Amino acid sequence: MADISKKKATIYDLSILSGASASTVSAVLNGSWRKRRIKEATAQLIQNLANEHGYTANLQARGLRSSRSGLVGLLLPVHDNRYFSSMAQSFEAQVRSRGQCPLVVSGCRDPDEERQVVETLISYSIDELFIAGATDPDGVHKVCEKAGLKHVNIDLPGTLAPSVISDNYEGARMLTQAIIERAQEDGPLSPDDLYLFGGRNDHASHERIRGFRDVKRALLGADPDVCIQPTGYSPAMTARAFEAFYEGHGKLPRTFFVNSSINLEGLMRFLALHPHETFADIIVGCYDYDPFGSFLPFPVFMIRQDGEAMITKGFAILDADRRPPITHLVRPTLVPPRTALTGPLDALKDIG
Amino acid sequence: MADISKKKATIYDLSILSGASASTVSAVLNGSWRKRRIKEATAQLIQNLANEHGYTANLQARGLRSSRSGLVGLLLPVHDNRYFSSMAQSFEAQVRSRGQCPLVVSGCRDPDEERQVVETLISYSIDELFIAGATDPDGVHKVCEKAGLKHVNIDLPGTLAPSVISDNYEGARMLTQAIIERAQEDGPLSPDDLYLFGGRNDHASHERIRGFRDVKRALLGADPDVCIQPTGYSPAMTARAFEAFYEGHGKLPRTFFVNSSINLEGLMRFLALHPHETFADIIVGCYDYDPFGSFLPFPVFMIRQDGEAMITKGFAILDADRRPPITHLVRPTLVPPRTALTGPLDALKDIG
DNA sequence: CTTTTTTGCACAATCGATGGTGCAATAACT
DNA sequence: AGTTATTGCACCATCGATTGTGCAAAAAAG
Repeated sequence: MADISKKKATIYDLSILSGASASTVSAVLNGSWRKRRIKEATAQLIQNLANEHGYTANLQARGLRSSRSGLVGLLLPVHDNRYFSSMAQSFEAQVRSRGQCPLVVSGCRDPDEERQVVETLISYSIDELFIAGATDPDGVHKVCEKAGLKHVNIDLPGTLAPSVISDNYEGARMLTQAIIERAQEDGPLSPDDLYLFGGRNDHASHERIRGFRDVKRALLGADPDVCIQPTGYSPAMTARAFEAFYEGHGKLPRTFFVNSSINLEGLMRFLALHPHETFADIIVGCYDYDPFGSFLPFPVFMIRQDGEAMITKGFAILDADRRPPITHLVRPTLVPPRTALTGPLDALKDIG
Repeated sequence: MADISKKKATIYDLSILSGASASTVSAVLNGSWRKRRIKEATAQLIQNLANEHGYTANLQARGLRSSRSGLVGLLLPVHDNRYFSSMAQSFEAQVRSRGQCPLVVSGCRDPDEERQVVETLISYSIDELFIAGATDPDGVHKVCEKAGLKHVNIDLPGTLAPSVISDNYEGARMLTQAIIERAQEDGPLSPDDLYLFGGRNDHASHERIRGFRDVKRALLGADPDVCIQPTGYSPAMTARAFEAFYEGHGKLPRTFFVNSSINLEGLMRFLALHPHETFADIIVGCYDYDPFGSFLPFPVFMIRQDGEAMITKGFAILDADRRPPITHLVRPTLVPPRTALTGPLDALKDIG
């Protein structure tokens, strides 16, 4: 309050002001003063001075000394996607409730970038790292390992560190079954009427494709390879795949499974180029939940992955004494069309 | 590579290995070695050793000494929203291209939380701060000021620091005009047919409401107060407002302006509770762009705010010598219904 | 072969906080 | 009163990097 001094107060400043030594000031301000048998009155005095001068600890100095920083990292593939940004939101809340500081960064789905970003985080002595949706979790693991950094994989599993991921197989089964049943309400469905778009060479895609194919085979009797169109995680490539199908067939498949909301954006790009009416009767399943995606002008079944539960589980794992490289599955939920779920935003204060 | 040592190498380790002093090692590794007249051969030797041992600087130590951390902060209201998460994505890219480390955190639209989060960031000696959508920019400003931290407001302006914001008035005018014209295609529009939902007591809302009212009065001749329904930035409250209107009128307004995509989520919650067909003829304007929101089963005009341009402008301001508290406007664009725009994701590598 | 200049580097203080250790002063006992 | 315990705190090394300063050895100049 009172001081207009440009520089922030340090324990040395308070040490002079209070007449106590710097170590006493430090002990008082970091809470270890009872253990160090500082008189209550001394502590009070110092705390008052600290308040008066708006003292806050220099966390770099503390981190340097204690080789802990209070920073917890979350490595994301990308930010601008409801699944990951909502995960970031939950992550922040949980980290802050533990008195630490969240550090959310993206690796842009690039293995080199991922490793480099993690190197940077390590240079800041972060205490723990959540690796979400990493292209190369084991590569990142090695970097962490070398630095002795506790870490856990989220969303995409590694073989070397504990992982918490969606039950992609089960989720894909639920979703596939839901869209098949819905499509069959409009008449019999042939195997050629059911496609899958999106996904690439990662664990999640494999499991989803496996779930899709298993259910499709069981319910429709066949499962031709041509119906699987892996397009990567890119709206542009996905749009191209829809366009290609459309050129070949003059329509879209009656029913299809879209591997993620990013791929669903590819569908939007396709739709933007074609009249609405042509596609009024498609049935879509999307392996991700988006509140607006759920209300598109055709039925969209969605899978909501429980990012919050994954983060919670991740912390539980990091808190445990032993951390074997086991993969934990978190069950996602099927979201029928036209559903508006609540999210982490709803926990915020509503100020009119 | 070769070393299995648990601890990270320091300049002292390299100093011993190379036979040079720690200060020489430091100079070599931070690039200042030419200035310090270190022999090229010595530099080479040390650099090789550094590579061999995977040396990376301890950035906390560097930050402590130089009172610069290489961290650049972005304070966001929330993550899980396309506008802000896409801003985070652009921010990250720009910060990294400048060789610094992005630190994205949310303040949850709570003035106290915002200030406290910034205090934390300051404790990590961040170099610069982007304050986006802060509830209380001037409060945050004072905290920064006291710490001598360069900062700029984004999206919501303050009076004490330079600001870069959307031209909300112009955007609102464009949007209002677009939905009025579109609605009039279906027949004459009375002032009671055009509402505004969402927004609260902040600069952006004021400007948008002003733009809305000005255009409405000009085109429809009147502008009753009852048509303005500020519901805060909360899906739940917005849904309640729609519900209330519906109870009173047995329908929604023919046309309405929704203040943000967060409020648009409130509309989704309302729609989820009512049969689709009832609302097939509404015309909506949303002051925010969302790729799925654009394809809802009724016309949705959207405003895309140029987050990337704002960040760029923000850096330009921070780089300038003088930083008067001027507000810079960035023009948003009107997005007609059924439009899929590209975003920062498209800059990423597409790996199939 | 001196003297001056330049080159190449080592030394040591410093950033702010932490925590082990040691030592007075006071209190609690014989 | 003399001894032992306890209380309350100061001192100092330390974390890893940065940087101003100083001083040999080598090179250039005279």
